[in-house]
Amino acid sequence: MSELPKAYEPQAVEAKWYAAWMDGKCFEADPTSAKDGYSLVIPPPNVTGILHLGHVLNNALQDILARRARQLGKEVLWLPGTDHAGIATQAKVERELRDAEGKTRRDLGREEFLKRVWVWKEKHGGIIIQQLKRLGCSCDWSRERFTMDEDYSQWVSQVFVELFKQGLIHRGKRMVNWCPVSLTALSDEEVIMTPQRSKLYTMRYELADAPGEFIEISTTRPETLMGDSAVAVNPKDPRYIKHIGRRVRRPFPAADIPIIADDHVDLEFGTGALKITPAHDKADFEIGLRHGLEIIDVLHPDGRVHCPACPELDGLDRFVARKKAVEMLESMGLLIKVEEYDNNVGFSERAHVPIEPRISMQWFLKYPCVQQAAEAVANGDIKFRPERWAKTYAHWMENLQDWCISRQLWWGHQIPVWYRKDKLDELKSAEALGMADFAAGDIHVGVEAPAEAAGWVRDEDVMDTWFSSWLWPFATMAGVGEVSPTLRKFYPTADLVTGPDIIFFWVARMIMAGFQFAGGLPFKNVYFTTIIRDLQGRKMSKSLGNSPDPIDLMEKYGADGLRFGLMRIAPVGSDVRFDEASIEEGRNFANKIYNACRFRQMAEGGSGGWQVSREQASLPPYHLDIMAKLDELSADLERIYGEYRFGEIAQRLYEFLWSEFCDKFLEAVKLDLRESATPAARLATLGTFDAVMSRYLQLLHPYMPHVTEELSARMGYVPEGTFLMQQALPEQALLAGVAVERIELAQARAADIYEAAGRMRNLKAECKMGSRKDLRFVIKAAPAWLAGEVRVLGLLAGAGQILLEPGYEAAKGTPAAVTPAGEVYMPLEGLIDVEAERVRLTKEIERIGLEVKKCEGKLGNASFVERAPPEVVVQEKARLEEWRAKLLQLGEMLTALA
RNA sequence: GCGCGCUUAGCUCAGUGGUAGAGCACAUCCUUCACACGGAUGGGGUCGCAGGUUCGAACCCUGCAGCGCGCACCA
Repeated sequence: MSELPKAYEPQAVEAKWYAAWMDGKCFEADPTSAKDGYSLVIPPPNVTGILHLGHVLNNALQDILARRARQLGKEVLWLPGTDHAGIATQAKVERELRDAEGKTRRDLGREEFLKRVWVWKEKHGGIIIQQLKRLGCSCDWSRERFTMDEDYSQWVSQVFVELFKQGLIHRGKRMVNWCPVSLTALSDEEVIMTPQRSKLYTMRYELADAPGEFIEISTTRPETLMGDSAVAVNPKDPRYIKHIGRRVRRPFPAADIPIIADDHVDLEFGTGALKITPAHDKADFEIGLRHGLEIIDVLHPDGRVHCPACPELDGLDRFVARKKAVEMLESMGLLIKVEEYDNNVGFSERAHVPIEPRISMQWFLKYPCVQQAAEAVANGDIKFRPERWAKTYAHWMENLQDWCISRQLWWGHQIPVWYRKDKLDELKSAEALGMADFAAGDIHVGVEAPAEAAGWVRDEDVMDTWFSSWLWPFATMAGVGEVSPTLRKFYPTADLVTGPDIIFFWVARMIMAGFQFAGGLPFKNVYFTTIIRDLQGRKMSKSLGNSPDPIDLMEKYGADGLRFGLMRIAPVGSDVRFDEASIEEGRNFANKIYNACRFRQMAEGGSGGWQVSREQASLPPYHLDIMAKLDELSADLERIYGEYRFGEIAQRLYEFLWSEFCDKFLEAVKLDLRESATPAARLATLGTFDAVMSRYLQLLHPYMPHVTEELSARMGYVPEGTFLMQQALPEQALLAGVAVERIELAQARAADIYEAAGRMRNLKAECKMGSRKDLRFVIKAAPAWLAGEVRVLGLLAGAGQILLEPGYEAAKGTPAAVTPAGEVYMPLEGLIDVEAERVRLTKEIERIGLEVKKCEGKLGNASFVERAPPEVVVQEKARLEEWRAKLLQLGEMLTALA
């Protein structure tokens, strides 16, 4: 048996065991297994992604569930993979292309650019997978999927075609959220409303039929006024009733536009008159439709102004144009005022710039199976944890808008629609066309291209990434139309662990897709993780630089330390404030367990082989006590796992090992492990240690897989060639069959001893002799059973000697405590020179300008007379208090010794 | 505006009706043969505020305040 280092070194151990598990194919799921299936699918991280703490929390939780399920005898499939992340990945490769070669994707062309993305994906796409492995994730890597795998892509096309045939997908020109940087439409969910400090401009338009008379209008977007096709007022607004139906003069390009009445207009806001720009505002677009207004598009897709009739602005960026437009208004005398104004502006989730509402031709999906999906959560078939998210979900489901699924990108699943080329040429461009413009023979919607490929042109757009992600739970398990053994065994999945931020993006849509395409719900439980913030409460983000790299943390504290530390601070409901100190605690905890085992091995004296069987009837109370506590822990964990309270489980595991096993049990049995102990006592102690530790390591394993596997192997708790991770949890309690009364009696006595020892240490510390091991204690009125445990009590209390004297008469002032093990006294005769101590203290007090009065006789009544300035007294308050306490103690002793 | 959540020790958080808890930090002591990534002891909280229910409230109810989040937005 090799000498163990004093501190646990996780790095090599973790790598070793992960490799061993992989070699042993421990993570691979067997669909033909006779065991019950348990499955999870990973929320596929972006293929471009690198691991952040959110991933760590999320995947550690899944790993815990997977490992626990294996211990419960389930056949486990944790299915991993990555997401192609259309916008993010394309943007990354485009940036690289621009930086390295100064080219755009259009310079390369679609085919060549996509080749580059694939090359990039092969090169960098595996990073996050490697990082998950470093964390210890027990995914079945042999089944790793990618949302652009051949068979997965089949699913995406198939689903599009099917929904199209059902009439749920259609193409049309509508107001969408347009990202001027990514140059694509976005779904409503991809727009982040962000509070902005803006300016509210009030300007005036001249009435066409009454020169010199004006109507005042407030706007935040003067740069779009070229696109105004009306001014709207509320029909109930007395100020403007007289204007309704008249016309006003739009300043540039000059034109007369109507004043219309619409209920949408808020009387309270601004001047009560609203400029209507149907091409660049969602609400204005609606109003435009209601009144048949002209739609005047004055912006290029990239956000530059498009208005040849207004050369001063044409071609300017929208924000530059805003300033310019204001200057123009001012020079025309039409600008009334400019106010600071706080409002919310929609930002592109990926590109972080304000989106532009824009009318364009896009593909839209009317969601399927909405009713079923809503009910599944409402009636508990799918359980959300914490439950309150169900309300958020329900609210969204009730207010569903059509999903804009087309993206003007190249990286992604291309829309499986082809148009007849001659028809397209005839109509100039597909961009201008809606479904209605194509006769049935001119359009082909299918998984495969038209048989006669020549003469057809495919729709250039790709689908929203989430249009592939929503199929993840089943499209990863079987091909289109296939009922694979995996699907049969593992679908629906049991648990989904994900963040509440993608409840609409992903969770809700998966539920709908599950009903529509896989015959039912995709999972039974959804556990929503918390958001990890920094200590100031800010979200972790790259730009803030407040997001610690989990790999660095693992280098420093080990994967187990990181996992455990995070688990312990992750509350069920609210956000986590991340503190590296927690991770340090995780590492310290691993070290503590390691050292407990190290102690066991050292105590064994290298003799090898130990006796696990034990005669329970003759065991000391500490043994039965710790075993009972372990049994209690096992039972509690089973219950708490059922409640998905992962932080509490970590806390319970921590407390058991540290406070119960190490601080109490191990200290109490130390005597029995010494050379001087009887072989029987040694064997019994080793036996209890092993019985408890081997089970404990198993209970801890889902949280700290590596160190538990390492110690189980090192201690011989699992047969060579097998793994702790594959070992089923024992069905029987450790103390099964032992009479309850015996256990209770043992536990009561152990508790009494532990408490008495604590009181005795407390006495020592109060007398400033906390570290002395030679003190003599006298116990009066001790219970009869104490005699047998005096040695242990002495060890725990750090006593030199304990005398049981039923008739003991303590001198007055002797420190004493009432304990469950009797009245304990700590006689101080001969321990300190009381008089010398009194003189020393008095001198110290006088040195800072105070006089000790009434020192004679009872020093305990000593009081200070201030001769020093008050600020000195305040400064020295702490020391004075300490000395006062000492004098009090000395006074008691003096009296006692007299 | 609607909805949800949070507010307990210096910090991060447990605590769903019965004597306020943990870890960290702090103070004092201890390198004694598992562990200083450790041990011992200690100081520190009118549980956001105000009412109510109750024999009894950190906990249940109502209102208020502060913070955060989601949805919807008034240009």
